[in-house]
Amino acid sequence: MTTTRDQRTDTRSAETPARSPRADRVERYDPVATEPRWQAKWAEVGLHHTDLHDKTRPKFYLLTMYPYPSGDLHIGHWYIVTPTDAFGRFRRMHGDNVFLPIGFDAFGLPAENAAITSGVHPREWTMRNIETMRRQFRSMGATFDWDAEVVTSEPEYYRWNQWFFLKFLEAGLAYRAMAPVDWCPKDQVVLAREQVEGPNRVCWRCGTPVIKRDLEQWFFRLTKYADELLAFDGIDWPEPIRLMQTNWIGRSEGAEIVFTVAPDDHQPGGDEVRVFTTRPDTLFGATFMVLAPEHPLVARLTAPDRKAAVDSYVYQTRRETEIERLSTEREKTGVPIGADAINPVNGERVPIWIADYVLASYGTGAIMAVPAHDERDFEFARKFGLPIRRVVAAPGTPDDAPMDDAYAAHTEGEILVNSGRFSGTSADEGGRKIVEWLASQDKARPTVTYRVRDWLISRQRPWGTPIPVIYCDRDGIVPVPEEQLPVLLPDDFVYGAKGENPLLNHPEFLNVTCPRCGEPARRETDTMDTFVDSSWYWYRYLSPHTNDAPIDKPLVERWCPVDQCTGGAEHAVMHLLYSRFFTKAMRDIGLIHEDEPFRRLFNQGQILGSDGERMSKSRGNVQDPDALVGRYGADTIRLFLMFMGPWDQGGPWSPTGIGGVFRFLNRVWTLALDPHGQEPGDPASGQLPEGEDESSARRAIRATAHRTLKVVSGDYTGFRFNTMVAHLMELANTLFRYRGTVVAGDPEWDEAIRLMLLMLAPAAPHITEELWSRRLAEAGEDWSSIHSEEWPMVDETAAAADTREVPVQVNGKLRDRVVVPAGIGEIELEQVILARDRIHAALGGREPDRVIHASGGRLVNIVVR
RNA sequence: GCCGAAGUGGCGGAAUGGCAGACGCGGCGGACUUAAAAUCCGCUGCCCGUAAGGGCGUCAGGGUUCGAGUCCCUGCUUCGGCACCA
Repeated sequence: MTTTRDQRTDTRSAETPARSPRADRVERYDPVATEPRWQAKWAEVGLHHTDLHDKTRPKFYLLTMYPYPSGDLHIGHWYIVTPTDAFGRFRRMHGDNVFLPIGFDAFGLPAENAAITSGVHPREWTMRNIETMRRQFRSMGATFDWDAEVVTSEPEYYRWNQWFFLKFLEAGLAYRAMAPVDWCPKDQVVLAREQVEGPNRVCWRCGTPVIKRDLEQWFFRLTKYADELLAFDGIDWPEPIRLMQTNWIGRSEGAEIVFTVAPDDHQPGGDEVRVFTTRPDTLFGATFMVLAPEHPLVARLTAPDRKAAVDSYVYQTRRETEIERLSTEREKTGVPIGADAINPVNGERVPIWIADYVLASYGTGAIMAVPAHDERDFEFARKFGLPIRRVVAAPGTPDDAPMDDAYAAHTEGEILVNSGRFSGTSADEGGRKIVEWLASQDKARPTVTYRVRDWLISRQRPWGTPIPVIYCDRDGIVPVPEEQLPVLLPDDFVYGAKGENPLLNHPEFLNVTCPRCGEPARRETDTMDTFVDSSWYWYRYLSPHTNDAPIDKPLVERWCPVDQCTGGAEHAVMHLLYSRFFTKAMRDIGLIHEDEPFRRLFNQGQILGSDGERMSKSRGNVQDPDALVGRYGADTIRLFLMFMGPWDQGGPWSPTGIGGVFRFLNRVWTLALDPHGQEPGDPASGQLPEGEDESSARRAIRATAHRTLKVVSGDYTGFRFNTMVAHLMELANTLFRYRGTVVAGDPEWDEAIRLMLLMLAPAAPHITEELWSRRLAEAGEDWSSIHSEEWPMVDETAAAADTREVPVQVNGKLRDRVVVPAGIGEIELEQVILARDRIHAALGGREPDRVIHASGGRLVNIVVR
C-alpha cells in the first residue's frame, strides 16, 4: 500500500495524544476504542432487528445487492453499503420500520478456482470467507438485520431454486433444447447471452473470448416476457438502465415474408423460405436472398455442382471464432447455393446465397437482400456483382439515379419507385399495403422480433444448484419429484485434471434409479447459473428458514416490492433483467402478486483502484479497509466515501483527503465536549465575529442550524451524500466561530449541537452515539440510542434571515452587492441600488433601460444601452 | 457505426436559467511552541495593477436570453452499453 504524507501525519494525530498543557481536560476522539463498544451495544439491544410483523409503523424495504463472498471486504463494498445504511438510519429516524438485510451470493466459480489451486473444498472456502466478511460488515457499523441472512449455497436456500425449476417446467417456463451456445474455454462452462461481453465477445467473469458449441441445455423462457419487460410501469428506475434493457431486448417490428423456392433441374421447388424484414416497403428491390450458413434448408437446396463450395464455406464459418465472424470491419463473404427463390411481389427469380453476415439465431435466419436500401446488402452486392435496384426515392431523385451507397435512411416525402402498382405511394404506406396484399395470399404477416434470447441456465460446474432432473433410457427426461428435494450437492467431489465437471465422476451422485420406472438412470450433473440464486433472494430474506415453501406469502405480500434497491449498473442486463423475469414468473405460477421486484432503483458508481482499473486481487489494486478503520475508525471511512463525490459516479480510489474528514469529526467532538475551550491555538479570547452582538450571534447560530437541517434532509432524501457532508462541515465551521465566546454553551448553541449530532447520526453512527450518550449522562438521563431519536423539525422562523445580500449586475456583469432588510420591496430596493457609488460609476451617466428583479429577488440586473 | 452519460481551479468536486469554483485536499502566510507535529485563524481560478480596481474564465465554435456551467445547434475528447440483429 502506498502511504502518502498526509496519511502519515494523520496517523500521528490519531495515535499520539495531544501534547498540550491541558490535554487532560477534554478527552481525545478515539474511534478505534469506542466504535466496537457501540457495535456490541447495538447488537445487544437489537437495534437493527426488524420486527416484520410490526403494523404500527410504515414498512420500508431497503435492499443492497448482496455480495459474492470473495474473501475480504474491500473499499468498494464500503462504498456500496455505507450510504445505503445511512439512508436506512435516516428513514428509521423518520419513523419507518426499515428492513435492511444482507446475505451472500455463495455459489460460483471463484470458490472452485480456489479449490482447484489449493485443494480446499469450495464450501469450506466460501464459509470461511463469509465468516470474515460478517465480521468486517459489523465493523462498518451497518444496520443489517443478521437474523434475515441468506446464504445461497445452503440446501435450505438452493432447494427452492430446484423447486422453482420444477414449477417453471410445469408451467412451460423451463425447457431443454439443443442450441449453439457460448462456451468459455477457460472456465469450461457455457454462458447466457447476457454474460458475453463487448466487441470481442468475452466471458463476463474471466475475459476469455468465448467460442460457439452445439449443446443441449436448459433454458428459462425469458422471451415470453419480452414485451412486459419493456414496460417499466410503476417503477422508478434510472433512465440509462431502462434504456440498456430496452436495447437489449431489442424489439423490432416488421413482417415475415414467404419466398418460395423455384423448381430447377435438381429439385422440384416449393420449399418455403421465410424471411424477416423491417422494410417490407423495399420488397420490389430484393434482388437476391441470403440464408445463414446453418439454415436447415441449405443442405437440401444446394445444387450438386455447388455442394463442394457450399460445404467448404459452411465448414469454414463454423471454425471461425465469433470475433472473426461478427467483425463489422471484415469484408463480406458468401457463396451461391445454386438455387433460386421467387420474389412473391413480382414473381422474379432471385438467387439464394449463404453468407455468415446472416445470423441463424435472429429472426428466421434468412433475409431478403435489398442492396439499394441496406448497407450490408449493398456491400455484398457490390462485391459479388449482384443487381442493385432502387425502389425508394427521396423527392426529386430520378428513379434510376446511380447509387454510391445504400439509401437506408428515411427522408420526408420519399416514395416507392420501380414497385409495380405500389410505385408513387409513400414508403410508409406502401410497406403496409404490400404486407396486407401478401397477407391476403398467406405470403406475409406482420411480425415482431426480439434480439433477446431465452436465458440459458445450465452450467457445467459442480459448485451450484443441481438441476433436479434425471435422464432415464426408458422415460427420457424425468423431473425429480418435489418430495425428493433437495437434490443435495455432495460434499466430497474432487476436481480432475481436464477441467470437466467432477460430478460426472461421482457415482453416488450420478447413478440413480428412475423415479418413474425404477430402472437405473443418470442424474443431470449441470448446475444452475448463479444468477438464478440472485433472482429472488430478497423474497427469501423475509423468511430465510421457512421449510415448507420458498417464501412466506403474507410477509411478501406486506413487504414487497422492495422500496429502494441500490446496486451497480454493471448488472443492468444480467441480474436486473433476470430478477424482473423471475418476479413475473413467480407471479404466473401463483406465488406472488407483484409485477416488479424493485420499486426504486439507484445505481451507485464503482470504486476503482488507484490505477483507474477495476479493483481485483489479480491486479493487486485492492484497498483493504481494515487498515484504514484501524487508523481512522469506521465513521471517518464512511463519511469520506460519501464525501468523495456523487454516489452514482464512483471513481478511482485515493485516500488523499481522508484527513480532512477525520479533522471534521474531531471538530464535531470538540464542539460537543468543549464549547468554551481556550487551549493553545484556540481563538484569541471570546471575541464575537465582527459586527455581531450577543443576540444577533444567538440568532445566527439558530438560523445556521435550522437552514442546515433543511438542506441536509433534502440531501439524504435525494441521495446527495457528498453535499450532506459538506453542509454539516459548514455548520461545524460556523459553530467554531462562536466557540469560546459568551454565547457558546447557551441554549441556542446547545440546540445547534443537538441538531448537528442528529443530522450526522445516520452517516457517522458511532461518534454521534458516543457524544449523545455523554450528553444524556451529563443531563442525568438514562441512555437511549441517538438512532432511535426522531428526525428534528425545521423551525422556519429561526431559519429565516432578517437581512439579505443582493448581487447587482449592470448588463449582466456583477458590479455591486447590497445588504438590505429581508422584506424590502422592489421599488425601495431599486432606490437603494441606484444610490450606490459603484452603480453610478458602472452606469456612467446612462439611464437604466430596464431593471430586472430575478426570481425571488435573488439578484438585480440593470440593463442600459 | 448506433445508443447513453460526462467534460468546471494543481486535485476530488459544488452551483431550481440569476454572485462560477460551496465543502474538502494540496499550497502559502500567521498564532501557539525552545522547536516540530497536532490544533486554531487567514489567503489561495488565471492575467494586469503596490493598491483601489479592471480584464479573462466552466472542452471548442455558433445561437436563444436582460442574464447560460446550466437551454438549443455543430464539432472534439473521455467513459459506459450495443454492434453485420435484417
